[in-house]
Amino acid sequence: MSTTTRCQDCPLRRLDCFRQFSESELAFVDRFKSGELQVEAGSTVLEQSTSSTHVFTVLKGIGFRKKVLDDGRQQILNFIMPGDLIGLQAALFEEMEHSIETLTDMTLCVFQRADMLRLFQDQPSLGFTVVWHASREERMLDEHLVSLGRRTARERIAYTIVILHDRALQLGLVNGDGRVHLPIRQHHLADALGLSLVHTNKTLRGLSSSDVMSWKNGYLTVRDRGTLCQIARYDGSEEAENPLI
Amino acid sequence: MSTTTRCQDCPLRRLDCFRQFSESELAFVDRFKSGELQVEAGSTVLEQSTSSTHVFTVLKGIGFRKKVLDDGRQQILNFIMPGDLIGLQAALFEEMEHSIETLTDMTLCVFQRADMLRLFQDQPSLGFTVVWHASREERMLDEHLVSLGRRTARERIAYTIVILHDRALQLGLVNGDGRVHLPIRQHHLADALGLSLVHTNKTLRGLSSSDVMSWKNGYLTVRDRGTLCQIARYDGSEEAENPLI
DNA sequence: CGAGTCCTTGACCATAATCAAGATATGTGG
DNA sequence: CCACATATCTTGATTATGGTCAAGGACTCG
Repeated sequence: MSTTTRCQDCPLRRLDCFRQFSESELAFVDRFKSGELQVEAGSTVLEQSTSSTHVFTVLKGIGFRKKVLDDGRQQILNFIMPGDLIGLQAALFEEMEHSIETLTDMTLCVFQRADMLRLFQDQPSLGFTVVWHASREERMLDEHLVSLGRRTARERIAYTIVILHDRALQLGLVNGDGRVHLPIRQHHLADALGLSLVHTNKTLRGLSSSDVMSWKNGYLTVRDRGTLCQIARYDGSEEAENPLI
Repeated sequence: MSTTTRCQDCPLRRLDCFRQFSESELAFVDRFKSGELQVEAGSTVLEQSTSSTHVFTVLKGIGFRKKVLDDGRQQILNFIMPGDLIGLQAALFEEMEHSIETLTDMTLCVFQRADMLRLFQDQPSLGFTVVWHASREERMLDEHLVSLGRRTARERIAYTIVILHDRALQLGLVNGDGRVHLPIRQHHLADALGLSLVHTNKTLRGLSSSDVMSWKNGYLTVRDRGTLCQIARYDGSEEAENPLI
């Protein structure tokens, strides 16, 4: 295993979208961190119906959370990007009710579930930050629920593209032309949006033709964010800063 | 305003589904609680796009969280029952991204947003409990997302009925015949499930005819939970105990 | 009794699912 | 380098789930 990144040197902290931590917070997190996990693209980090004694934060790479029904139907709940906190459910409940899979190679910072209470005791402000993360994820799920419940296929796709692109932008993953490497396949998109693969493809085709965006060979380009937001009926105001753990 | 309930005397604490608190936790919460809010059935507690300086817990009554799109389409995100913690987003972000409305008269315990950090500092175990609540709500949203994305109308309705009934059962709101007062109208169900009112009605009719359940005049009766779970493709294991705040 | 809310049902329509097949890549072993 | 296999994307034809429109019934309440 390669040498691990010290939290004080975490490259994510340099990004504008993460708040500055105090010395004591940083020192605590660095001690709290018990290692790093390298995971290959296309593998399962956490499995539905199993339990786990770890909590992770994403240092690098992207993935997604999903649930499967016993007859095989599956639903992607949300996509996971650097800075995200994952596996909190595993730390609080007996059993995971979702799986986590990777889309690219990922690097995860590993924390022990057993240390969580100590985090709350020793660094209340970090405890608060954990709630912040849980609450932000809930907001994303809320909006996703609106998509699945009330948006048409075209609107859903436009919304999801805006969200993914915005997050990538915040993280500095987008180049000057609005292009970002996102190896999300059409079947992933279909599973996230509650659509069939075929209909996802046709709708995506429709959006691409109007030249507001393109998504080819794992590269997403957004050319006209405003129009996409309009199509999606999404008010699209930008996010404030995130407290990284 | 009527006299408020002291946390030490909270009727919810007597229920099996809530964990016992220590003396010091109870004393803290009681001081933390700044009052009680009585809200009539059919009113709005928190409004989308506004901000709020309060967090609430539900002492009595039921309601729901919803989001509206600017063209009027609306989506109910989840139903709210006694013991739930609400308005956490308002405490952490500038603006609410959802509204909260009541279905029955409700009594809410009021806490000041500004006191939240103190809660984390003085009572880390309660801070942990806040995360627990956020995480449990996330789980419910996850499963709801599976419903909207991958379940048919019939499955969705069966699932929702099981969930609502289970929660009511835990809270001791169900009488011996499996009957509970739930003044959720068909249009609420439709808005929660991403269905039209008409189709909700027809599907509900279909389920009622098979005698596993009935929902009339605001009273829901579940006669055969197992069959409903099967219809819903829901594994339906029961919940463990909840830490009330 | 009229007005409002909620529930119910039938007829028709549309969005998206399913089925089927082919096109484009990419990679592998011979 | 080719033959073959696999994954991904694309498109057309057909079907079905659920939406929309319209209207009437049941009940409550002032």
